[in-house]
Amino acid sequence: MDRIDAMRAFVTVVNEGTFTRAADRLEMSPQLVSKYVSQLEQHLGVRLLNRTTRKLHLTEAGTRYHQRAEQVLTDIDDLENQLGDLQTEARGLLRISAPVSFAIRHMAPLLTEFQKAHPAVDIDLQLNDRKVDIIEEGFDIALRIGHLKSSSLIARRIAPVRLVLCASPDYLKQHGTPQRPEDLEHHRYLRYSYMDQDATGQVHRWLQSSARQAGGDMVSNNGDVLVEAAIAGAGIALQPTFIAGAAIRDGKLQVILPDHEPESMALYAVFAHRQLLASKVRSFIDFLDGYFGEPPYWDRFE
Amino acid sequence: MDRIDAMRAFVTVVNEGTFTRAADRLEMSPQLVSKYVSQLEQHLGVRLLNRTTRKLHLTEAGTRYHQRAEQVLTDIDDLENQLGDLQTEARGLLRISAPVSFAIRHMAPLLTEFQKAHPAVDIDLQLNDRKVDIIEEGFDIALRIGHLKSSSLIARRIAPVRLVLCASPDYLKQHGTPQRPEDLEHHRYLRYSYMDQDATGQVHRWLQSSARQAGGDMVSNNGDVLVEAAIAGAGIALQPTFIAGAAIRDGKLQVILPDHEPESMALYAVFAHRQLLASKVRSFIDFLDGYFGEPPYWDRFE
DNA sequence: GCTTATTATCAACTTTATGTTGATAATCGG
DNA sequence: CCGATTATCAACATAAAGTTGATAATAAGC
Repeated sequence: MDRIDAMRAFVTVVNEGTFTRAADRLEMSPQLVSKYVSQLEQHLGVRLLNRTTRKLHLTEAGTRYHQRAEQVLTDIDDLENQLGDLQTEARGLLRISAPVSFAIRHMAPLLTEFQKAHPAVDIDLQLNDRKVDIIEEGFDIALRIGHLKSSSLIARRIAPVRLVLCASPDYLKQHGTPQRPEDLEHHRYLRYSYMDQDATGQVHRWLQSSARQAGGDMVSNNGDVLVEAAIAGAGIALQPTFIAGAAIRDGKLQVILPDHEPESMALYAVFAHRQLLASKVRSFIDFLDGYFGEPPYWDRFE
Repeated sequence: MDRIDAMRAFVTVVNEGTFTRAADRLEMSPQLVSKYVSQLEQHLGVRLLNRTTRKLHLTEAGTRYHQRAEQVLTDIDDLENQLGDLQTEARGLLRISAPVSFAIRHMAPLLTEFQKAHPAVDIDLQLNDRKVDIIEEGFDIALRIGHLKSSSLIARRIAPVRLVLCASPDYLKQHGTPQRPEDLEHHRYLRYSYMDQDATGQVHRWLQSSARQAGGDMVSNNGDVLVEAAIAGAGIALQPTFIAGAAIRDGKLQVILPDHEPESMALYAVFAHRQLLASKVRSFIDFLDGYFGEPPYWDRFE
């Protein structure tokens, strides 16, 4: 016996006045209503209704139980409806973790548009380049760049992330433009701290090679700084196009060794579960999907 | 799935922090707790908990659901306990003290009917005309006749008790029918031992007057004996109608001085006041109330 | 006053759900 | 990296749910 259904049966019988009408309203058989009420009485150890075949009379216990049970039932209805709304209409606080440089350049218009489409959703955007534990830290979604390792999380690919080698025209005029990966040995490298250590490809190999002899390298955990340094002529940077693209299009940077471009990575949206996903999360993922285009607008610099 | 149990499972998991501890507390298997929570989520269409094998985290929906569900559960507990303590089905031994003559004539059908309505109640009926101490002697209810003195006990008026003066037609033919209270002076009085000493009214005054000169009075502590004596022509009795009524209706007794009938007394049910009246007691009092009618059936002799 | 219609409940039965057990995958501490 | 702990899955025997048809009891209609 589902006690809630039993309570509902009893309350309906009292309100409707007969078992049969209550059964109609509840869309079940009168026998079942009778059974529910009996079981409820047995469970409580109290007779709630004095029934003759023709008329029903509440006992004192029944009277007391009725009013409070009705209250409890509407509480439960409210409770479930509240969650129903939560599920169908996107609402609530959406907590997002995103990479710093990407978010600074490309998240603002997206979020603005998203909030326009879903006004009931509040957004908390935390910028962070380390790999957050979204469950532990209570995030709904994390945006991540890279090649994903397997995990219990679900990842949706949002956009490709191209990495390009680039430097300022002035720098290249002064130090020469590398024609082969080996030429990188003699250049200054503006290095990103979190760059995948296991990256493959000739370019990576030369850039991380201990054979390099240039000196004057620069390291940062922020791509913007490195790109700005490259524009100022500090050396060669290996950075994603979503950072460097605009500078390249404006002629402030020049792409080097385009034929040796490293394997493309991707931007992923990572979240906890596939089933019973809060609609604020689902809506946001759907919104992300395809938002940047393929190729994304920041890759249109050539 | 019992939704109440499912809610309880979820709330307990949240409060205890792990499925296993919740299962311990609820005295069921962790698998079942897991199943309940899953089914609750499915029923609601929302994910309530983000679970890794090691830690649990409430979702936003889970947070909202938790606090309100906890409230609902305590409401239900209160509701059921209230009924459990207060209104359990009438059962147990009901100890009743009652006046001898009244009980012999009028209690049997009442008790039979009551037991039919409350089969779980056993009855111990003690007949006694002295004033028992119901608390000291462990009675649940005492029936008493008279004008009640104040006490710490609760008294419920059950029926009026009329007293009538009566004698047999033969006696009256022989000794004459009194027309005024003073005429009682010369008649034989069949006296009830426990008759209130402080009774007022002309009839009482004359009956108890030391001026009486008839001689041959009879005293008993049992009204039935006195009424039988009156029928046999032994004298005049002052007895309640619930004893004499039938004889009067049958013409074996005749009412004397009907215009001087003493002030009516009453039958009371007396019981100890408690906050939580055992339902067997409450049921019996409710049952008594109105059972004999107003006027009671034994008064229909005229 | 007898019949008919309506009512609640009972009984038997089929279908569905429940709660157990043992097994599995995932994670954290050492 | 391993053992301990955790949540969950899968399969099974058991219990309950909910159906249908039957029965007893009452109120209204003729």
